Amino acid sequence: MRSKDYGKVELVYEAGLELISREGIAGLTMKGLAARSGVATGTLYIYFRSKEELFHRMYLYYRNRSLDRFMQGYDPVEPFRIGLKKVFVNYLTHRIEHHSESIFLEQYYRSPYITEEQNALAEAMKHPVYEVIKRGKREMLIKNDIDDEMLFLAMIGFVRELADEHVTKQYKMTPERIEKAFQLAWDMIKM
Amino acid sequence: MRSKDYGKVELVYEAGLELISREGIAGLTMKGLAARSGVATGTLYIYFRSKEELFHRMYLYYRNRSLDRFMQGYDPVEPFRIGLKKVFVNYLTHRIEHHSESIFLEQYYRSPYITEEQNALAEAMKHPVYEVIKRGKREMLIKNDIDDEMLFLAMIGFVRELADEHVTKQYKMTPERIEKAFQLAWDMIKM
Amino acid sequence: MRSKDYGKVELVYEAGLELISREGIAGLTMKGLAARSGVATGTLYIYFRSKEELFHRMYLYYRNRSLDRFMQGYDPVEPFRIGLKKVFVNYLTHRIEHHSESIFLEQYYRSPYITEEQNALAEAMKHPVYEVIKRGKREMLIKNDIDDEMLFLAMIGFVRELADEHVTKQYKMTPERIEKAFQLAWDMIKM
Amino acid sequence: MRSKDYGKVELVYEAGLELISREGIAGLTMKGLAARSGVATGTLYIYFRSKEELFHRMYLYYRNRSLDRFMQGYDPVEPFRIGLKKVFVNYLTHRIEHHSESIFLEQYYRSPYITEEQNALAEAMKHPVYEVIKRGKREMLIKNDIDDEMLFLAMIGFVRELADEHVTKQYKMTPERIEKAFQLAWDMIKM
DNA sequence: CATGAATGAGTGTTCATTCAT
DNA sequence: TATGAATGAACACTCATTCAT
Repeated sequence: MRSKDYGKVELVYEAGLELISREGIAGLTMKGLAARSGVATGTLYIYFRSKEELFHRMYLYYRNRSLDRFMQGYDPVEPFRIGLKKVFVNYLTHRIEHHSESIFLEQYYRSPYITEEQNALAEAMKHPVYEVIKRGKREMLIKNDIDDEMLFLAMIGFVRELADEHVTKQYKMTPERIEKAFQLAWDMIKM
Repeated sequence: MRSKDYGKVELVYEAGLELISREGIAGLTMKGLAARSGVATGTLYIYFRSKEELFHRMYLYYRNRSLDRFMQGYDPVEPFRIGLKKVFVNYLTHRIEHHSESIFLEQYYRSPYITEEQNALAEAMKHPVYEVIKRGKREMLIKNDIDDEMLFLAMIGFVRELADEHVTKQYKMTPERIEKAFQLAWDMIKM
Repeated sequence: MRSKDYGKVELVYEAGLELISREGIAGLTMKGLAARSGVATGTLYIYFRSKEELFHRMYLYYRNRSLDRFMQGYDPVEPFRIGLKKVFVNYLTHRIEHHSESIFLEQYYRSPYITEEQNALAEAMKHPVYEVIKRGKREMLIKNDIDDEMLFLAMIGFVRELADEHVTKQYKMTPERIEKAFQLAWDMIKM
Repeated sequence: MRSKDYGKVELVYEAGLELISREGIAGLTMKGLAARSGVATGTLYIYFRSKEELFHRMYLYYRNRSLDRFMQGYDPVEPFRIGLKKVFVNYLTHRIEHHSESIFLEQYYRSPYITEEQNALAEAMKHPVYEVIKRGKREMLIKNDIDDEMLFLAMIGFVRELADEHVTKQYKMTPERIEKAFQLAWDMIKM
């Protein structure tokens, strides 16, 4: 059962996300955050020792939620290409539907708030995808002479641009375009 | 009378870049900027009417410099693949060697400082690359059934990730890796 | 939670009056005002949105207090000359005892802070006195061939000079002088 | 012959008057003054050691000009009432036609810029008028039992209000009104 | 625990004054 | 002499944080 207080913290996170996506990480003030989440400024300091801690915990919260979504529905029993596509689409969908989370994670990442420790944690986000790539190599389906990193970066960068374009510009993702995009990616990495 | 020293403006831009790349766009204060560029705060207001104008002009300055670098050495007389690779490497090199410029352009783009007008200007950065893509299609070398936009995004996203990884992580670009990266990109888009 | 202390607002007004009467309206700085009224600068902005609003509200406050004092003790049942003298003395006393209020009202009136709307409000200060003048005409006691305005200005200007002289110079008002001053005014306007 | 430099100083005075009458004494900045008078800020500091000195000298300049105008055309050979009226009208005309000078003199008088010494100088402005009053008493035309000061204040205050009303409000002085105003004043002081 | 008034250091900007030309 | 770029202290105002209730 979700405790009352836990719910309040989530409310604050969501309000924070909204303010940040509208005005950037610098646009978040404790007063504004309090107003939007319907609590008093003093109350924020009961749940978070400081603005810094608020950001830290917010980062962990959304990083984990993102991670969960990436591998959703992935089943190692299904054929590799099916699984890879699932991850590809998961990432794209996540970044479109939860765009403000992505924006926050990236802005936080380049802010004075991030710590070394958290920097390391960010790496963990890649692990599950790396596993899928390794499997593709084992199954002799994707290029063996290319680093895992490079393959990862090629795919992730593509998806990222597609999603950002969808959210902020006229170029919208449709099922057909998703199909073509994945085909492009496949052509790139396939053996 | 001392005459206005417009070299000072570039000094200010560079100091701004440094502060922003270290602390994010919110980390740039007029006092800090003055200190780092070795002038008094009041002096900044001789050259820029406000912090907002400073950002606007800084944006234009670095956007133009970036644009110039992208097409450097591109010669339409050379074969298409040679030309495309030049653009690919230009972009990668630019983003590595002038990483803080890229960071600034992106942070500014998501800040409350950007105006509609400038938003439109940003689009212009893509034009030259689009032209190259169109040529590839005319020469029947790259896939005809894929939007220019998608091809552009796939390549740009890849390069972007490679460069950021190079600058902020352990994964460094070497001539061999650049070769392989371009080969991957080529496999993706070639007919 | 501490509740807003509106007594604090009056403290601020008084501190403002003191600073203005000493250094002119330009001599009032928010920092100085905070120091003199014993609060932090930030606190001023809890009670007033801006320096401009502070002045606006301060103006209304002192204008109303002044107005109240002008007609104090005036009773239409008493004979006209008694009533007129009461108003005359009220105005003189007010301007002597609350000289800094008068100074503020006048300085504000000539400052860039005043608005059209408030300009109109200032006119209201004259109304009660005009009524007294009209009564004198009806009772055939004061000159009928002179505008109300001119009669008003003659009396008000005289009182004003007397009070300012009393406060800032050696020429002090005494009961005898007040008597003589009113007699002079009476000689001027009587039929 | 007026030297070139002296002309520049006067230009500065006039520009100052204009700025002050528009925005109050606090609205005068050295930069604005330089702009309006068509010189550089640095040049102002060749002619005036500081803003304070500028005000001091400006005050003396306009005080003297005012003084000159008050007694203009007064001829002790003419009958007393004629002479008194001339002074009355001179003062009224001066304050209407050179209203911004009057505003400056008064604002300066209540500013942190005025010195004790200048305060004393201000008194001198009254002397010529006092002489006229004394003559009226000698000629047994005006009340003997009233102080010179009080008679002076009554007249000056009246004129002042009339002029200010004329300049800033709808109530305009006309030859007829001037006639009536002087008659009122005469009724007040006459024996 | 919850509130929002209170705090004062810090922000962007202005301004009297100085100084190199 | 004349210029206006350069300076830095001071201004109005904001904001993370504390504290009385």
